[in-house]
Amino acid sequence: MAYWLMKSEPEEFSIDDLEARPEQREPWDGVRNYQARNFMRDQMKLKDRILFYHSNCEVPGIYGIAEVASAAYPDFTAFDPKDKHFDPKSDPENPRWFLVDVGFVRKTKRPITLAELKADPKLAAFPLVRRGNRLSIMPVTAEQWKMIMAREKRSA
DNA sequence: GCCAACGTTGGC
DNA sequence: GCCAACGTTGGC
Repeated sequence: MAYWLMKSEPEEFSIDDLEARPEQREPWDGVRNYQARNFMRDQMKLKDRILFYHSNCEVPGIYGIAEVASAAYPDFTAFDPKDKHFDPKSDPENPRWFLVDVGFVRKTKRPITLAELKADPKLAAFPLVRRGNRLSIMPVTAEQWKMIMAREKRSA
């Protein structure tokens, strides 16, 4: 099983929104970055674990755990001219963008903030804390996952 | 194929 | 709201 981190702006879609979905799952649509697409299309497997990260908000950090809930399939929002993520260069015959469904697992007991992740020297190699990082989906090593989960149990 | 201009991300 | 960092676009 592999581990990932996926960013979302909570104003757009938060871990609470995911929990509130009738089937507690949601297509991760709107990704328009090739590297992030490739992770979803080529590498993600059912049941892979996901750190659900809130970006562009008051306290950026990890707020929940999710899992990969489907195989990759074309991002249908790219085909809809009325959609915010419409891309005329993608069509059903030859889709450019792909996504997976993401399923709710649980909320973390507390937010594991970007600030504390940055302050942990053991996580210096974690792409999230590296300067200028803008990837919205990134791989997490088993070791990093363990360290982050251990952090959750401590007090902030 | 280079690279300047432009748009977006996302922390602060 | 600012702005640094970075990906993408398009002219040449």
